[in-house]
Amino acid sequence: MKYTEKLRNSGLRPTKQRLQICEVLFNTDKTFHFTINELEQKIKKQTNNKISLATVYNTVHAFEKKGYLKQIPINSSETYFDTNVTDHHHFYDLKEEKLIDLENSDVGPINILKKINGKKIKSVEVLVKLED
Amino acid sequence: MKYTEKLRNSGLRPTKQRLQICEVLFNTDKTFHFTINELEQKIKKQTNNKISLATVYNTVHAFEKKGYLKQIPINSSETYFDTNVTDHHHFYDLKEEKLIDLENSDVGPINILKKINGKKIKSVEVLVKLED
DNA sequence: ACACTTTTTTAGAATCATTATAAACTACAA
DNA sequence: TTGTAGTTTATAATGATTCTAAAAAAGTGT
Repeated sequence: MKYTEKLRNSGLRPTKQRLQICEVLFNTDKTFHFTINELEQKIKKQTNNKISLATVYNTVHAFEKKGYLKQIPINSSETYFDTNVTDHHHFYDLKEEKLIDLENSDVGPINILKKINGKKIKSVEVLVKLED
Repeated sequence: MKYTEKLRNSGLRPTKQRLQICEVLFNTDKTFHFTINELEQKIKKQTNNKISLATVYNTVHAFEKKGYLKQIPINSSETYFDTNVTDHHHFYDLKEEKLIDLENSDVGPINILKKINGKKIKSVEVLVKLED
């Protein structure tokens, strides 16, 4: 099965529900941003099948831990995830509360000069807030 | 009074509680990060006076809106604020769940090349996640 | 100082995203 | 198969934040 490996890598068995979540998340050329609730709605529409919120939370978190999804650091009541796990950044339109991708080439290289003893950099994320 | 102007600018009258919040937030050379709950505890310790959570939320939000405090975009169950409102960035130590300031000079200049029609950049924030 | 209006504070209730629970269900290996 | 360990689900619990309404304080005019 197409997504079995991704699931196994994340420590999850390939169940019907999880494969459906994979279809919605990964069976597309375009990457996208989502909240858990948006994802649940999308699944319901695309598969005519309701998957319980708990399952969606569990699966998304397992993928996030493994690096198949990224959390987008932003102050919002809901947590935003991104299926684009390459190194890239975001605009956040404050008025419309919408995220827009910033390609890596749209932001000059970022050089972190400070070092912290015994720690290594896991990620560098830039959030550019937009107003009118 | 020392903080009256700051409060008036934020659309708030200088009451006893708000002045106490100001003391804790601004009467120090060092800037610091805090959550609402941490701030409430700090107030109780420093002033021997309990201020209700609702008042702390209101005041902090008014200051944030006016730019006397900054929200730090980070995925955490609690919202983090910063009394350092200058343009600067953060390390986030994932294991210890601790924020560390990154001086602006520790990060090379950041050049946002993409433009969005009719929108202007309000802020550019870099979050560097650290792991062991 | 007093009466009167407006703003503020407060404790507790309401809300909402997320996490935990426990019973029914399913995958998978022996 | 059959057993067991993992999974799904609805629902309850949790916890941060926001709302509410009544009491307290501040501001205003006399």
